[in-house]
Amino acid sequence: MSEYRLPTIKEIAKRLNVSVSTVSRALRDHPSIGLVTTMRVQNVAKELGYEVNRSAIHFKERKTYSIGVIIPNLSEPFFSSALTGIEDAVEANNYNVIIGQSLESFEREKRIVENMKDHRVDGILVSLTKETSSYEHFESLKKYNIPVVFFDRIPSKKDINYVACNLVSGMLQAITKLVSLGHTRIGLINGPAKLAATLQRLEIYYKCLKAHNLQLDHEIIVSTSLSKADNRRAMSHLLDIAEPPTAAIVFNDYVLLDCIATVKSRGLVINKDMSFVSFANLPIWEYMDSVPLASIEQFAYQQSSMATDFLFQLIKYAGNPTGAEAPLLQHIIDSEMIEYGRPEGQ
Amino acid sequence: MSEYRLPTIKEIAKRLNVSVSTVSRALRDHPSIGLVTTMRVQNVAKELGYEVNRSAIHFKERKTYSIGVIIPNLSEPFFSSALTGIEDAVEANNYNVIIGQSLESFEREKRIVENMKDHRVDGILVSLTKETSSYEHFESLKKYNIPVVFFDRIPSKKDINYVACNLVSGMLQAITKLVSLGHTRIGLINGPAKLAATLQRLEIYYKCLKAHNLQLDHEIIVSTSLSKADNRRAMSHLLDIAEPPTAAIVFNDYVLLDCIATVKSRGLVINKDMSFVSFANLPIWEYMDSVPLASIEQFAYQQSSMATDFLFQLIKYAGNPTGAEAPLLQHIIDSEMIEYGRPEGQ
DNA sequence: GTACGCTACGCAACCGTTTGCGTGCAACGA
DNA sequence: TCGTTGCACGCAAACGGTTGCGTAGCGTAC
Repeated sequence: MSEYRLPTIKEIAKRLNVSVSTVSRALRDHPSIGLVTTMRVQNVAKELGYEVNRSAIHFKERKTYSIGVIIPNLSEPFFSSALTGIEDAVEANNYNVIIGQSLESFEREKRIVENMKDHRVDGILVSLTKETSSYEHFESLKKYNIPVVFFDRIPSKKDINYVACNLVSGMLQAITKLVSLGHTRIGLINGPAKLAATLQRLEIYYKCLKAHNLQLDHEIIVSTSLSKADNRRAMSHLLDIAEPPTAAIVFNDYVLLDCIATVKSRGLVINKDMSFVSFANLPIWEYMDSVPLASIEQFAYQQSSMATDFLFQLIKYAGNPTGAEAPLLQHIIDSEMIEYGRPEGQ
Repeated sequence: MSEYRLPTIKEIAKRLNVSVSTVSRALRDHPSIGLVTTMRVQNVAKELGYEVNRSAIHFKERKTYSIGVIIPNLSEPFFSSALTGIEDAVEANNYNVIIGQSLESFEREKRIVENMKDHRVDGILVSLTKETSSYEHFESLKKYNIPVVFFDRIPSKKDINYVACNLVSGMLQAITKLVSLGHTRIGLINGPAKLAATLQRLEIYYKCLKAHNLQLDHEIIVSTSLSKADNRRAMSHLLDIAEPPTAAIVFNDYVLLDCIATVKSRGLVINKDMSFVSFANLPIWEYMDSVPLASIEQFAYQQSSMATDFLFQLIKYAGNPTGAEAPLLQHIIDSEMIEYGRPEGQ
């Protein structure tokens, strides 16, 4: 509680008997201020421990030098590593990161957007909740001139800025591997229809089967709401059909954890009776006894740091009041298969 | 890009031919403004889509209505759940959360503190890095009147605000359970000496052994730097001594994952040849084949939300320029043992 | 001697809101 | 009729810094 008020530009001015404008300019090495004056000002500033009051600048410049990040759930390694990507990319620009976890709740997502809008963040990065299917809350941000970049979980719209991950590349590698191991009946345990990722995975699945001339059988395509119970139900369903698949593509590693438990509870052996390929690349597999043959890495860090770069481009654009519309920034990163499995036991 | 400028209080005033002060008061239902005027102002405000410019208020009030959170690593469930606790507690106060991951780097921690100071956050919540053993960077915040509350990983100092977790309660439960299962030689795989938690665990270990009249044997106390290799080394060391322990307390679940792998690689059976008790309560255990007998829950959410409450108390205190020194806010939460294990196989 | 240009600095407005204090006006009591 | 009171509102300063423009003083060229 020692110093209640920080020194201001005014006090420096008073001390030196110059005007505040001179001090302001001297501190920023403005050429129209003489060298002697500049030095004297800077010395006194240092002596007093002067620091600019950013709030004043924010106020005047109508910027807060902070960006909002809306993410479903930081307890998922994918997102926490995405956040690290954002932090690293933001640091260079001297910005702050305001965080909001939507916790997969659409309502919460809306509230967070509202709050960030109130706080006048300079831009927002978003990965959507599983529930989100309308995007008005983001569109209203245009009025406030707050740019938005989506990453990974992006809206099914065209006129947006985004960075996403192309799963085809990784999936093709994975199916090629499965085929090379002799699998011909490869199932799909997909996510909820709401998610863009679900449709995407389905399309990719079709594409990859076709690429390998494998028979398409709708019986071995199931979907889950991603709840624990439903994951198990989906897996059980696959095992119960007359001619079960010998391998399955699974929506993500979390679903897979449940699938593995289900398979094992039936006394079946992972990677022998049933092989898996999953998405997400959880760091825990190296500790697990039962692992997928492979997981498809979606590069959270790279996605989010590129999205952050996009956002800063848009922020610069928004700053220039050239009437010109900002360009759409869109990019798709290739996924990659990461091998884990030890096929056929051991 | 449609509306470049948001409507201000001035425009409302102009529209109604009243002064800005009247508008300002009317918007906040000030009693000295007539009912009619108040209504007219509020109507026009709604019509224009007026919203207060918080930057102006922040500037005037010298507050940013945001708090900083410095956390080692959000990829640890403990910390991501702590962050959720903070978000929930903050929401009620209409504050924002500015996040900074120190990634266990002391230098990074200092940089983050510096940045948050520049941004004039109203307060800071911290959980220290493993490296942090000097605290000047936090003490300098006093000059700026920015209160700090530590949680979980707290400095070894007396004059600080903190919330921490008392491990004695949980540990006592765990050792009682081990003893009831017949264990008498219980080892300790501890963390690096730098961490306060390490010393704490050691003291608790002593205390609990004594409480059960167990013999203290320094040979079965080892420590690890928390690196994967060192975790395995530590575990191997325990197994290699003449009379190995039949159970061990392990610093945390991450270390335990490595210990389990080490034990199994020797063909030994978890919870039969070697039983474990650990800290942290990772959500993954339910998917694992080999689990500790019990894990000691440290209540990240509760710790962090209480720390947040503390912080808001201090912020209020800092706002009142009563010369009075703020009180020290300190609290310790009891840990609890969570049982997982199925002793003696299955 | 006048006109001009350059250097080095000051003046004042501005960003949007809050708030202490002042004041005109009407009602009221004496 | 005059003084008092209270209501409803306006004035202006303040928060800290930036910036367009104005200008004093000086040197220089004609």
